[in-house]
Amino acid sequence: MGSTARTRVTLKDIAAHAGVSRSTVSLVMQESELVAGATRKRVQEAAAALGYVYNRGAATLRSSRTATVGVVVHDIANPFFGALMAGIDETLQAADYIPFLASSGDSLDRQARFLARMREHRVDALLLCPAEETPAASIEAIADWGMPCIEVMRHVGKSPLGDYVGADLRTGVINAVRHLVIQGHRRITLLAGIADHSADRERLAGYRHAMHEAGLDDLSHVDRGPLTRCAGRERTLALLRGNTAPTALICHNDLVALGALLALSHLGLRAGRDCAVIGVDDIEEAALAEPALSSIATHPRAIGRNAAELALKRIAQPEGERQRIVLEAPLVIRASSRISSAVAQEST
Amino acid sequence: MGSTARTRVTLKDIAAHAGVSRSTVSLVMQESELVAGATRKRVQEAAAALGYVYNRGAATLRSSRTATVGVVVHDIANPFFGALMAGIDETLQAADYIPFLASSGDSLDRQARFLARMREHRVDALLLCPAEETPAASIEAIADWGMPCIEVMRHVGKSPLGDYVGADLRTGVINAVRHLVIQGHRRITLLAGIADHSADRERLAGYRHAMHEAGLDDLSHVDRGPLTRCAGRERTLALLRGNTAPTALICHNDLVALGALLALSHLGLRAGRDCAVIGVDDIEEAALAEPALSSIATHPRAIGRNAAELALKRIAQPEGERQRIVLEAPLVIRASSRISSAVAQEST
DNA sequence: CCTCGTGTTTGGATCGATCCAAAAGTGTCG
DNA sequence: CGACACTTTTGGATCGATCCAAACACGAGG
Repeated sequence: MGSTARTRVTLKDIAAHAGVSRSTVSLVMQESELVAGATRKRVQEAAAALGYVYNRGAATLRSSRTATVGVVVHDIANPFFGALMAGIDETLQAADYIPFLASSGDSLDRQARFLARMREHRVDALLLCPAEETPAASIEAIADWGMPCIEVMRHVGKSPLGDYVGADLRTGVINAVRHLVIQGHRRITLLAGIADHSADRERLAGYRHAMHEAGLDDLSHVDRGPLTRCAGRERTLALLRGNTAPTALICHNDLVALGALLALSHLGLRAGRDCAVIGVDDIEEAALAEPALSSIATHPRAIGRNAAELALKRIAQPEGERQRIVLEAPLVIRASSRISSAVAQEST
Repeated sequence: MGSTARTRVTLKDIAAHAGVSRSTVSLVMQESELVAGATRKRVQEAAAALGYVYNRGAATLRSSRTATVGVVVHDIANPFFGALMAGIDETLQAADYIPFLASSGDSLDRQARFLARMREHRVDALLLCPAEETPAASIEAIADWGMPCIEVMRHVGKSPLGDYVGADLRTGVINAVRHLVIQGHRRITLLAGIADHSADRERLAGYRHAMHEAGLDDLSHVDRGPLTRCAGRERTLALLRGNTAPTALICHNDLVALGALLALSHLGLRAGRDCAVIGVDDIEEAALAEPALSSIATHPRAIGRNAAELALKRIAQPEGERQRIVLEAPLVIRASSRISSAVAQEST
């Protein structure tokens, strides 16, 4: 209750108070099995009595373990990464680890600065959604520093160099195309991003594969542009104005897809009936849009949890075999991609 | 380029390589003005040549400054806090500080655990959106630890105990009510949350004040309930079904307001013409909703920036006078609160 | 009684920086 | 040339924990 002495309490003080050595106190703090039950109790009581606060910095100096993890995302203001971070946070908290967070804004420069800082702080591991154009050499450099690094959602190079956690967007997009084909769609356009990173390539690969499978190679059309809601609206308006307008759209993410819905309603068309729209991520808003938006669910929170778990595992065994965890990305079908006139079938 | 020796490079190694003492190297690393230009250059070159990495942990042990800041929000998956965090991150990055992040989920227990951890890590300051029901004693305890703490968006107790950064929601809501009254609305309902925290009380105070000012005390109505989009929809449906249905709604946040828009369109009513709706936060989505949503703009990113700046200032002068920064929360009027039949006036 | 093994405890040495008071270097001026 | 002021550099001591080899306690077995 009462505030304790102004002077800092250290292991030495509680050792004196409990009548043992510093080493023993240290062992108690580390929850070691070596120390006898009675002693442990005495030390813990002394620590509580003196209002001791563990100094993790001092411990780090000697042991070079920090109980921290660095997390780099492109933009923490993006709800997708917010949910990802929530999953990471949840898992780390349970293990008494703490995340440092930085937004790279997809800038290589800011990413590099942050990585340097993380190295100075000697985080135990790194969870990295690499900024666009990150060279493979950067990832190798991190490994060279002896810092475990988990790539999340995106990976540099053809296939992940080391540990990786992401969603199976390729299969997700394949399922989306098949679903559309079954409903009779043939002109199916992919609204992709401009940048060429792994997550983008996966969607594209799935799209190409499924269009080919359906014998629709010559009707394939990939539209590239910015990935905001606004852009989604504009891009859709432009596409529908063309003389070979698509009857179905698969959008890079839900924001773009929601923009597409705006465009349709602006033109007095009904999504689902007049033009099918499918997004990616299944953000909360998707289910509540009007009409409800079909989406390929990437479950960011689960990805975050898995990534954090893998990081903890890698900290425990740095030389263990590298893992590549790819979570399912199931297609959630809602009104925006159903021809059926039974509209407004939202769940309450 | 090539990987350096496996053995760790320390100040001592650089000192030997550059032919100076450890102390001098340390001064260079701290960017001190004391050291001569030529020496500084020699040391920097030696550091680069040896691939030196500053060990912040070791520095902390001696100097008890960590260049870190702890941030606690309720839910990082909420876009509002995402934007807030983006502002914080931005400002801290510029000052070479790094944030630890934790979501409390409005749980006192998780908040307490995180605070304890922050104390062990000896962060230089704390940015805290206090969880509901946080006792004033907790905030005092933090100050007692000698850790600067900035309350953000919410504060415990009647008025902030120490430093505080938030938005002027009281004035924002007053402006909203006045705007509605001018348009002829009289039955104006406030859709509030269930919890009783400062940010909630401020909205309520503004509402009461403005309704009284307009002589509408007896028509005042505060509806309390959960604050999700879904809940916003349901609550609005319930309200409009009543026999004294409101003609205007001021919602606790934009999510609730967007839910209200869904409810109106579900009933075949047009927001703005049939029932006015105003939200709080002015999230990106507000401008793009159909019809566009009027909102009291809280500018989370700016709040984040201000909070981080104040934290840096407080670190520099711990005993400086406490500040209470309240940012304007201007009303952004869009179609959802305009009677005028000039609809679909969105900016392109 | 001595040896041995098992379970606990301990005293330096150490991690890698910063702090501080004092020493060394440099130049100016009477 | 020496005193003086000013700039630059330096060598311990220190921060508060962990690590490790060695010491200690104690009961069992020969």
